[in-house]
Amino acid sequence: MFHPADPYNMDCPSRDVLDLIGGKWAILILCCLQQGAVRTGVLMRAINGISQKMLTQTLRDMERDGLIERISYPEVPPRVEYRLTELGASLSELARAMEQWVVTHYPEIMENRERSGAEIPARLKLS
Amino acid sequence: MFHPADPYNMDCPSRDVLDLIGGKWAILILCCLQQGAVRTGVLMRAINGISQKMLTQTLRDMERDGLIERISYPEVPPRVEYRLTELGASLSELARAMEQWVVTHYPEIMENRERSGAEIPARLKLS
DNA sequence: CAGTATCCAACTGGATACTG
DNA sequence: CAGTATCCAGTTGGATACTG
Repeated sequence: MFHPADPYNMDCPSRDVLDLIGGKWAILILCCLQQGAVRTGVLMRAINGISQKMLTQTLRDMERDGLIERISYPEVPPRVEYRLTELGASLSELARAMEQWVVTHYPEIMENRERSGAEIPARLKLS
Repeated sequence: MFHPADPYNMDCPSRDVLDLIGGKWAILILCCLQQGAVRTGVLMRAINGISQKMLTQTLRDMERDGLIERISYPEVPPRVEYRLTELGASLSELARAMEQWVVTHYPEIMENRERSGAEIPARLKLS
């Protein structure tokens, strides 16, 4: 094991944690859940462009790491909600800050991109 | 265009920005550059597991977005340094906070993972 | 040393169909 | 409605070889 955690070392599991946070969806999900417990379908619709597969997968990953809690109501049709754990809530603060940073600085970044004249690779697909 | 930026909308370019930040390497690079201007080779060695291809690619992306500056000295052999711009420096604060969060909470997450008994998918490869 | 180009195996993630 | 399983096209990213 690594004491302390060393994200710069590829063999330290903390690198995985950074990867999860760095995933395409985790930050958005964390921000959504700041409102309280949210149903699967609501998340689906809130996060434009996420597929059911990726939503479920990311939720599973986050649940496994203890960032969120899955609450299943024994009803028909099924109703499932997700809620931040205390751990997830603390991370969601940073997620919100990230999101906020992007919203604030995005015009400046768009300007820089245009000035640079560089094509935006599909990897960072533009609209 | 989108006013204000809306990362929840897949067609808003701010989503791309989130993707860059969310990439596997940007956060680590931002943290490294907090020390000041750093040479390519130093970054290579500091960030264990990154390939030259990914390092260059990520640096280009960040340069294009105006997060870092490339400084090339007309010497032989070539010497190149990268330095945070003001914009990048502001983001690096959040990057450092993220990294710090991971370092702090990683034991708890590892515990959660074991308790869950779930296999860690290769996608979040475990050592 | 820094960077580019090419190749290609491995993985990602969307679409679809299906279950309880 | 929530979730799983399967398929597979497109992308990713490491390895290698090469240039200035």
